[in-house]
Amino acid sequence: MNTIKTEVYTILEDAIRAAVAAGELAISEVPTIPFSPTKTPEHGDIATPIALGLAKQARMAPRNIAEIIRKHIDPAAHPIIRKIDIAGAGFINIHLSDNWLYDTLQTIAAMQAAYGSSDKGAGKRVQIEFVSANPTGPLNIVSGRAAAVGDTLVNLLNAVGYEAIREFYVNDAGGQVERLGESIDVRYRQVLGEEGLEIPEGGYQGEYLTEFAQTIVETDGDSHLQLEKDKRVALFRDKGIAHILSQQRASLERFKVDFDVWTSEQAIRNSGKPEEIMQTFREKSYLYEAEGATWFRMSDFGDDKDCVVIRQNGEYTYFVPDAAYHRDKFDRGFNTVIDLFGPDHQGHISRLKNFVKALGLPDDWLEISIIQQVNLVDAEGNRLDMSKRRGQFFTLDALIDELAETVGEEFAVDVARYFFLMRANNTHLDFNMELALTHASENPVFYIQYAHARCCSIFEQGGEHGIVAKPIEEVSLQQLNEPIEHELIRKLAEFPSIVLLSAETREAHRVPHYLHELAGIFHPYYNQHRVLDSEDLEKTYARLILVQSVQTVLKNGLTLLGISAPESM
RNA sequence: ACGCCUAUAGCUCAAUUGGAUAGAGCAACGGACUUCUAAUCCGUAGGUUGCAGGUUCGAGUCCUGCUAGGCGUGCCA
Repeated sequence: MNTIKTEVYTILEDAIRAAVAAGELAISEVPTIPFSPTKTPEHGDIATPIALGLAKQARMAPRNIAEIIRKHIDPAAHPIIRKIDIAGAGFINIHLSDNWLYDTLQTIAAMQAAYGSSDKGAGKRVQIEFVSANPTGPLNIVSGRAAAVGDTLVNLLNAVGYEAIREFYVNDAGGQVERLGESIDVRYRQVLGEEGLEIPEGGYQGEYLTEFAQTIVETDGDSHLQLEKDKRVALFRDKGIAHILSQQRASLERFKVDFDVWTSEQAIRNSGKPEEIMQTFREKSYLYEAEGATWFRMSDFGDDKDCVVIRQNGEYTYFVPDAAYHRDKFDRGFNTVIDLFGPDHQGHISRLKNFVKALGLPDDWLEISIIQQVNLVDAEGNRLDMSKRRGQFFTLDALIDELAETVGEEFAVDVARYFFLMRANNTHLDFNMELALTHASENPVFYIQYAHARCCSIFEQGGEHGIVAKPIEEVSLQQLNEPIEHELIRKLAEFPSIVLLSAETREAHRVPHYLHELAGIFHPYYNQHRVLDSEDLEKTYARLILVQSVQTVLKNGLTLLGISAPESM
């Protein structure tokens, strides 16, 4: 499709040039020619509103301009063009010959698992940092959404020629993990019978820390009580981080997300980078002392107030290691860095970008998207209050457990990933538990997977009757002449541009929608037209090629989403 | 108070980034299994795109002002 678009583009461009040369069109230069999507076959295969865009400059009615452009295209010289219509306000609708549809099938057959991919990214290196949950508790469902989105974006970017990696930033330093240590200390002593203790302000109340404290008591007994409190809290902090981190890793593994790099905040703090960037800031006079702390002139960058970078107690606030971390990312040679933040980090976006600017890094080098919150809802859209049901916040594991009870473990991850991916990142996501648990076609995941399974089933059935798909060169593709077959192929042809657009706009949700649409054409086709027909083998072989193509695209799409493509259901 | 995000069918969301008649899925109603898997299909119904202006050939999309909701504005991360 892309090469065909390029070809048509050139034809149109030449036609406009010719019209200008002939003095029929008074414009100074040929603008970029936009293509508008064709919503119905009546509008042809490729359409452009270019005549509308030129109307003002040329001081002519759009339809007249369109006529002039058409006049300068010689249909005989371009066999891929079947006919050109002018419609509506002056749209130029180009109908291609059926051969381009068959070319699409050739391309799919040739590329197989690579169909949909391209080299647009030219090997540019991209890092996506996501999840990066504090090691203070289990991953929640928003982290799950971020995991699904980040993982898929990396897949998409790699598919279109970037070299993208997944990275997790472990916040294993600072006040929050201190409070983790203190919280575990309280639970530990409570398990050993001490009374009147309370989880400190800002600490972690969750049941999971009591369970963890119990395992410490089981293995170490009360031996830690002999330590001074500071040392004991530090010990518990480190034990807690290691424990919770391993749980988070296990959850992610179950969710089929495999990070390439785990970076420790503590390691960044120890690397000397924070001191380096502070030196840079100091040299640029971005810092000043006040009220016993060191401040950064954030207001110079348009923020409404400055912020503290070194506290009264001499410690860095999280800004410093975070800025140092991004300096480190840049030093590692990434052309683009994408951070996916949780909904509670909105205030951090402009500041982090300002720090990056203060470090002298390019403006567009860092992209930050917010992955908005997730609500679990019932079929009527009423919010399910998980805290009442579980006595704690809803975790990713608990969600998958609940899904697995009904749809089975192997589909639970598929369903969760699909539901997390089906919405644009910056919108709140209502996770319809009832629909997710539906073991039927209403569930969009199964609808798509079932389409794939049906494709597989056709080949299995064919095999049993001695009908095996032939190589595409030996098949008469002209047999594919039903309107719905053409519609299917048109849809298949869209796939590469969907992948490219999703990758470049970082909007993964387009892929699930696309797959649902593709399945939505395949299922009716399956019902209306028999593929295997021993009375008409020529048609059967042609249709088998089409089914193979659908199967390939469904599988490629699902793979990008990290969702399985079952061969039977 | 300020900042960011959101507002589209009863519900949840799309709309190829300014293009043609705004599309899907749930939910509702009526039909189709001697058939390559009914986890499917066919049909019916559903809209002043929150409100008011503006920009232009053309606005769900861009600008301004309202209204409603979510989140964010700590020497927490």
